[in-house]
Amino acid sequence: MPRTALHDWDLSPEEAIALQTRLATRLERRDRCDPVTHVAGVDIGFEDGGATTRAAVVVLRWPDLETVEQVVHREPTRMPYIPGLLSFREIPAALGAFDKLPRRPELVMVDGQGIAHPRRLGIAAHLGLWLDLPTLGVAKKRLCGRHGEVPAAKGEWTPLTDRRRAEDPADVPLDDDGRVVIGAVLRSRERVKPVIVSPGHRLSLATALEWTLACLGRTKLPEPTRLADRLASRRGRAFRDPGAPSLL
DNA sequence: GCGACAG
DNA sequence: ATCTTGTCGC
Repeated sequence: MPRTALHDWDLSPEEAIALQTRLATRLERRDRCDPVTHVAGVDIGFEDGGATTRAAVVVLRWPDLETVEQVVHREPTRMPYIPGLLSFREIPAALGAFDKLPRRPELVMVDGQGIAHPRRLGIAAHLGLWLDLPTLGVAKKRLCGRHGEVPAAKGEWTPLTDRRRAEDPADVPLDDDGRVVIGAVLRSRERVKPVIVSPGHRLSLATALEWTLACLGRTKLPEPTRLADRLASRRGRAFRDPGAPSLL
């Protein structure tokens, strides 16, 4: 993916949809990863009532999951949120954060969908193409597709399927009903609402699930995404005002 | 035509 | 996503 002009992000909804359709065909759906020594988590938050976009990237060392890098990048928000076009709103800022990283991680986990998207190009897939890195999406909610009930035990999952679309490769595996498996609804924590896991670029669903499970801590969200989420929304211990009056 | 709809 | 207070539970 050539990192060319800014105008790649300032498109009309119609143009953006056309671009997604084209880019989706360039996704690599098989594993192509270098040995992983660092996993990154990405998420975006907003300030000033949405006027400022705040991107956060947290890099965790593998396999101990210690945070070794943490960067934040802020810039003016340039596009509204439109379901299905999230990447055009959030990726520019995410790239700004990646530029501040001293080194590239071998795997990137994104808060949002991978190919579990109407045109198979959720933010994780789009970012993966742009960075040319293996990516996967871990979303808190479903954008498209349907699924059955998810077993109650941690680690269990149910396939998320969708009708075939033009963007799907000619050789996509189909389930018994002729539907495309675009992700998995994973019970990452018992008694808690499951998360939606889907591969982005250069990764298979099976591998995306393995990494998600391998990065789980005590909460339902895997550590890379959870930490990036806190940093982007400036929550969590490291971001409380040190001088704030104690409640105790 | 009527819902659904990542963050 | 963000705006918001207290509250239930490990």
